[in-house]
Amino acid sequence: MSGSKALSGAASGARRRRTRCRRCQACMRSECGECHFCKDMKKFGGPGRMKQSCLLRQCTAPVLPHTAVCSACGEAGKEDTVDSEEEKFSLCLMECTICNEIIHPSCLKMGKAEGIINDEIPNCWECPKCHKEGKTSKDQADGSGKRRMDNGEVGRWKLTDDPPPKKKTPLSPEEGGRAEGSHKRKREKEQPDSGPKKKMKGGHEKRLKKKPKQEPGESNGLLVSPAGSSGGVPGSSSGVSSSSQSGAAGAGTSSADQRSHHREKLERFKRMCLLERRPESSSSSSSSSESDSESDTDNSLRGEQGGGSSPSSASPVPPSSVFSSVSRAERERGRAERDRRLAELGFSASEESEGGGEGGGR
DNA sequence: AGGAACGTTAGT
DNA sequence: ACTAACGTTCCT
Repeated sequence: MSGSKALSGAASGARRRRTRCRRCQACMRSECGECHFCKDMKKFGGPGRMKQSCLLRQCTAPVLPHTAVCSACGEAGKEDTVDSEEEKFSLCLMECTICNEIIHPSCLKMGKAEGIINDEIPNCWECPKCHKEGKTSKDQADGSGKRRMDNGEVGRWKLTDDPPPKKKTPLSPEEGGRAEGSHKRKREKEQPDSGPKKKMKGGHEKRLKKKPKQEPGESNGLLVSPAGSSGGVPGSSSGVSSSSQSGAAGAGTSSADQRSHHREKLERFKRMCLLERRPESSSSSSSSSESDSESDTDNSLRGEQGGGSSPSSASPVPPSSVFSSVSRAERERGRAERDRRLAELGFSASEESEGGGEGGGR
């Protein structure tokens, strides 16, 4: 079982499925009962084939399962055992969006390597190894066919602030009769007496076939080879790092900024860590409609960074550990993704566009 | 390309 | 063991 898809790309280890954080508003909401997924649920009278969560309950910050452990040391995340942000970062488990490896940054002996931290998803980054090799999430995704989403990894992780508000509701409060059996492709006709079956067992050769799992024979390329990590650390990885800045605002980002960047990075990371295992703040009652921090994770920080750090020229900026944040392109990618999700939910992206308070966007 | 279905994993 | 739901594959 561990073969098929889940492992296909996880050459470096069993890939861990993410689970809901249970803290964001989306996670705390209840099913709308109106979306397609809800309607599919047995509890709402559906066949239960889709097995998806309510559209309004898409977690905004999926976390690593509690069983996740570092592929190097086998330990779980221990970021909450320390106070220092830097330590937290080192002890936190990070999942690489490219090789899917979950590891403690500190277990990678690549102090100078560059890792691209995805500040949109907790414990998510492009590990130094992969980045050094110039890999990108797209490379992998496209290379082997389609492993993940076209975007790399954020398939369902929407970056919106909160679940789609009310807006217009094209959905009728009551389906009044799910007689929409017209365009659905049911390979299996529901039998009135049997009810929904788990598997189609009865002449549905279409989906009946098992997945042709790939040959688990090789896949050593991404192993954590000591040689690779220690020797593969080019002190001047800056060359690669430039990629993150690409040609976007070229002049805007100077190496001098990196220092403050680093700091910012740590701050952000701290937030992520807190987010993940927040001891349930809550304060009592009024936690009903407060804005969840989840979403604006980067927004707020982005805005601050501008004023806080003084880009005074000539900052040595020792490339000790350069962690670039996701490039602008990536960010846009996220936006597009969000739009898509909104559209998916039946909302126009234009309406919700972050044009509102989104200052950092541009 | 998008949507649906499914196997499998994660949490209870 | 059961239920929920994630991630991938297949179909349309």
